[in-house]
Amino acid sequence: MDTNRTQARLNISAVSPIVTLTREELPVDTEGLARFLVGKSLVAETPEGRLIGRIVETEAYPPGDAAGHAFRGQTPSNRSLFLERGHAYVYFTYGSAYMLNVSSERPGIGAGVLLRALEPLEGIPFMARRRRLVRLRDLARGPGRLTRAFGIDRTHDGLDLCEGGPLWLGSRAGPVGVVETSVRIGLSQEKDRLLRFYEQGSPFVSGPARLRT
DNA sequence: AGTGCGATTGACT
DNA sequence: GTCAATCGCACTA
Repeated sequence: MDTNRTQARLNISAVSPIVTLTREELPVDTEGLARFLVGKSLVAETPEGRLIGRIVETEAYPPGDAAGHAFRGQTPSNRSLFLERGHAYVYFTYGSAYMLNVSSERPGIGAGVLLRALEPLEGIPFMARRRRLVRLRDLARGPGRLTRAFGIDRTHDGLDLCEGGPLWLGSRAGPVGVVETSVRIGLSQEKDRLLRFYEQGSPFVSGPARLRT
């Protein structure tokens, strides 16, 4: 028996193929995009290697939303939210956390989808090295944690996530669980709108327990 | 130029 | 469960 050949086959089956999401596949409306992205993948091409995480939690910040960063109009720091859908908007907050959004809607409309949690799939040792803790469950559970694990910062702001560059959105074969809805986390305005989407029962989802089942 | 405040996290009781 | 650290940005003067 050819051990190498067997090993290669096993590796291929262990990591199912991943393809780039095209812009045409992305729903134009923010809420639809937020729901659509649950179960898709985020891929980062880093110097150490490829990182893949399965998106298990998102939040929509649609046009006109008082809680959205685009609400008071376009500024130098939020301009990426106004790009055509599928571009990265990276924001820095609380003096410590970067957050990754996918721009939505038509060009010139300020709106986006916040990626809040990933299920680590590939490159886990590299993610663990960037984070200080070891528990797999906590590697990318939270918007600031996932950018930390993936090495995402303001240099990624404005990147086209449908181009297959250093950061891109992908789709893999495999089942997607039930997508549940809830209020968004950590807001002082528009806090009653059901614009958070997550995979029901996933241990990789963030937030208080009552917002995870 | 000064001020207030987060789409959070990690440490601690 | 509670709580403080931390800093870029928008806003006021």
